[in-house]
Amino acid sequence: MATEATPPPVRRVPLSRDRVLRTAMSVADAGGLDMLTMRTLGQELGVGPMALYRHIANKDDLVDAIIDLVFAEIGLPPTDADWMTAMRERAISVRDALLRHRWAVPLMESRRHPGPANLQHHDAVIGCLLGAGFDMAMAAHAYSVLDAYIYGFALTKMTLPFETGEEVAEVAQTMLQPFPLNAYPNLAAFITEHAMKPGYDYGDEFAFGLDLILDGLEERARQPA
Amino acid sequence: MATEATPPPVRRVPLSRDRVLRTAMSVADAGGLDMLTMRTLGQELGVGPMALYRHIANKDDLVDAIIDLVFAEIGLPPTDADWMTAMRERAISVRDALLRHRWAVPLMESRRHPGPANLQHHDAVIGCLLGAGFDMAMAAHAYSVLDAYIYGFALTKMTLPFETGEEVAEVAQTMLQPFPLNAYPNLAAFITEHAMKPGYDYGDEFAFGLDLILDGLEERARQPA
DNA sequence: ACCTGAACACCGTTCAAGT
DNA sequence: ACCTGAACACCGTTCAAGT
Repeated sequence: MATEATPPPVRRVPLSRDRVLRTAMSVADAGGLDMLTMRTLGQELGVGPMALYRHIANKDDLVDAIIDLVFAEIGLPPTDADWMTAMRERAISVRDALLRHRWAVPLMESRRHPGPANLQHHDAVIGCLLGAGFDMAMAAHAYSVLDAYIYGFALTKMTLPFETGEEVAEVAQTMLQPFPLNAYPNLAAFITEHAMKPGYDYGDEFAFGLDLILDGLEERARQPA
Repeated sequence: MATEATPPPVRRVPLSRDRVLRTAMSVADAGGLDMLTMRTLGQELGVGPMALYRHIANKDDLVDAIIDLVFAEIGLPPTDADWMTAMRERAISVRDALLRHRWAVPLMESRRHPGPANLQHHDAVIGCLLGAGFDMAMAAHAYSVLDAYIYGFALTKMTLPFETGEEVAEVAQTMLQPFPLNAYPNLAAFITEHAMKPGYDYGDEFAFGLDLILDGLEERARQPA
């Protein structure tokens, strides 16, 4: 074997907090939060699990940090549009980010140490509503109902054991098999007449609820308390 | 010491699936899902972790079963009321059950093997909407927006790192401390002028969004598609 | 029939050690 | 300065063994 002047620099890209965080995010995207362990993350980066502790304090700090990466992907509400357009665009941007990073849904509003992207996002949404003439109580109402709907929709979409009409047919079969035929007639009708239809996608329901809520907010914002 | 004719029957209440499930639920209620391990559950019941496998197939089967216990606590929509009253009462009953069993929120709609209480609940809700004259597509819209809102609200309430106005003050302090003063002016105003007020409780927001959604559904149900 | 003990392949994290 | 190996106190689950 020829003697090398320098050792092969194959894996010698040095670790950095940024590289740790981006790799952690992609591991969670691919396999869910359960797959994101210090051991698998180290493996993905070509180091032992303990090497990570030079760049993050502990796993909670890691989660704090990658949640802020998700917030950073969400577009702030545009300032050159009416509040309804701005809130609709923001809602769609949040939903899209949550569907790209499903593991993040239950964690987004849970942080005791929110990052700057998180805080800036909340600040911009409140600013948009106040700027449109909402008083503080009405802004709180609006933010609450919008985010509850967006997070709940993302949670349901992410946890439902089916997505398309074909998958519904498959899953419904095994779900109803242990029970007497027609024990749940309304549910059966819902499945066969609606959810099993070829074009069915639960995700399509998002727009209906979003517009309903935006319309309701406009009505209520026009009336004084 | 006196010799006993029979050994002390202190811990000899025999295990049963029902006792395992109810104890599992109370362990999760007290300490969250992370606290519910085969080892802690066994300890609570006075047996080793392996004794549980005689009554449940594995941990997923255990979770399936206790989720159905949560569904069993939810009142079905009353059949002697108009749909709006029935759906409002059902929504409040779901919310109450989820706040009693916070660990259950992300799991309610995730089961590949739903139990009878789960299926009966879905059947009754769809039946209520169809009975009120909703067509199938409109019933799907209504169910989607209502449950997304209820689950999202419960998720947010359960994960928010504060509840009362006093807790907000405490948490906001540590949240904003790392950042320049007044970096987030709208958020700061929201906190000081609204969330830190003595009577504040995020949970009070539930009714506003629920009524907004029910009103919007009534409007849309009256118009033909 | 019902429960146990030891074992296996995993966790997050600490601590002393290597280069 | 940066990374590692061994260890500790945990997981869910299997399997052979005890009564």
